[in-house]
Amino acid sequence: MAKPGSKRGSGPAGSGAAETRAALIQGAIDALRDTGYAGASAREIARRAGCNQALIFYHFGSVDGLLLAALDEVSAERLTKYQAAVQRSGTLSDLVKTARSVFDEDLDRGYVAVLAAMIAGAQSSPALGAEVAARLAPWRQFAAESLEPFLGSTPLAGMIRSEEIAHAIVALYLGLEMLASLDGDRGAALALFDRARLAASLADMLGNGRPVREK
Amino acid sequence: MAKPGSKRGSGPAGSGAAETRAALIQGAIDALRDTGYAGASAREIARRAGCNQALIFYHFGSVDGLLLAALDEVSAERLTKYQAAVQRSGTLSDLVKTARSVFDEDLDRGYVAVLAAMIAGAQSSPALGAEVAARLAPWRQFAAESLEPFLGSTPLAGMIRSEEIAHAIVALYLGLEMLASLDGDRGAALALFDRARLAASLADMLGNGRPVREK
DNA sequence: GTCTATACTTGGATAGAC
DNA sequence: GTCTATCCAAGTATAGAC
Repeated sequence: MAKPGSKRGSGPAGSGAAETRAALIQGAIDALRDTGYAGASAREIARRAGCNQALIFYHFGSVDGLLLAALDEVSAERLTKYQAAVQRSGTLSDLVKTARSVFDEDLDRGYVAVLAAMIAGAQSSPALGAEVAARLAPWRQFAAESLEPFLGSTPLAGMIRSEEIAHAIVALYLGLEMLASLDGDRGAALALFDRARLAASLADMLGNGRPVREK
Repeated sequence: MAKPGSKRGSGPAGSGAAETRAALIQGAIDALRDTGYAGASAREIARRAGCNQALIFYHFGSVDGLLLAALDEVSAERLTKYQAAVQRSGTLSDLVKTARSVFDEDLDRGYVAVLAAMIAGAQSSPALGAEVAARLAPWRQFAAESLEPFLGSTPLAGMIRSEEIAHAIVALYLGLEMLASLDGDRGAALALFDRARLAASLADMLGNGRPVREK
């Protein structure tokens, strides 16, 4: 055995090309979460990944290339992870409850932090901005699809376009994450979800009461 | 005449110490708005201010010191600028209308962009984070005070604490700014204000209809 | 108070050995 | 595919002339 792996004591576990790429992506996610775009330098990321700084340019071409790969990873992972849970929510109250736990885990894993940092960092270069904007699509879509069934069953359906609310939800999500990371306290955000759930229960009762989906 | 001003053709108008400080602060605001925290370097700011890079350290001690001074300036300026307008709003619908134009002007002047960039940049150092957090207070307070009279007059007053809504408003505001700057299009955000105004009109009618303040 | 010049550090990126 | 070594650009910050 011991075919491709070179000689290295430390560094990414397994030590194949795929493992190195994965380690770099995880290092990029960690760096973005902990130090923001400004602190996510090639050297800092490589240190966290336990490998060499030059590998970033070998595998991803540039630092921004790696950061975008990290954003791809995060977007894809959270999408597949949560969409089942969201589609299992039968009432609006259920949905808010799910959203609360999704938000909580997003913050733990640093998913939203990565997105926020990349949007902020995108200001430094128009090219990066376009790439980040393209990668925001799954987040918008996730929000819109989550809401769709609930809007469809209310009299509001004609008045409100789901993309509009989705836009607001994503914005609120981003803003709450930024404030939480600044304060080092997500309590205010979680309290807000609790209020929203209360309001959602009320809306459920005022509506026909029938869940959108049976459990 | 020609007392204190040294010899300089370009550079800040007037060329006294106060003018230089003002020019640097404006340069910092512009740089933060256009290129984000990562792009707001001493050299870039000095270039925009039309003066020397060393002056930043003379007047503000460090780049972060200048950026915080810029945030102070922005926070104070928008507060004095808008609070009269907000307190002139008699109905919830009026308030939303005012908020829309405030948002629009905030985006034009780059006020929210500066705040968002500083919050994002604050991730790179805990010390900076504390300073930024302290300077967020006026924004929270402005939002809370704007809402207070309206919550007080509804049955919701007991259910909802104004600081909670203020937190949500600030978060939403931040998020909308980030999305708008990413897309280079504030249309989605403005459309949202229009929806909110519709809802506010409804709320005004459902309530007693009496404005909180007479015009 | 402002400028020039410069010391020092960090970051992006590449060349070449292994 | 990974590492070491290195180049170069850009950044923060200071010293000293004016």
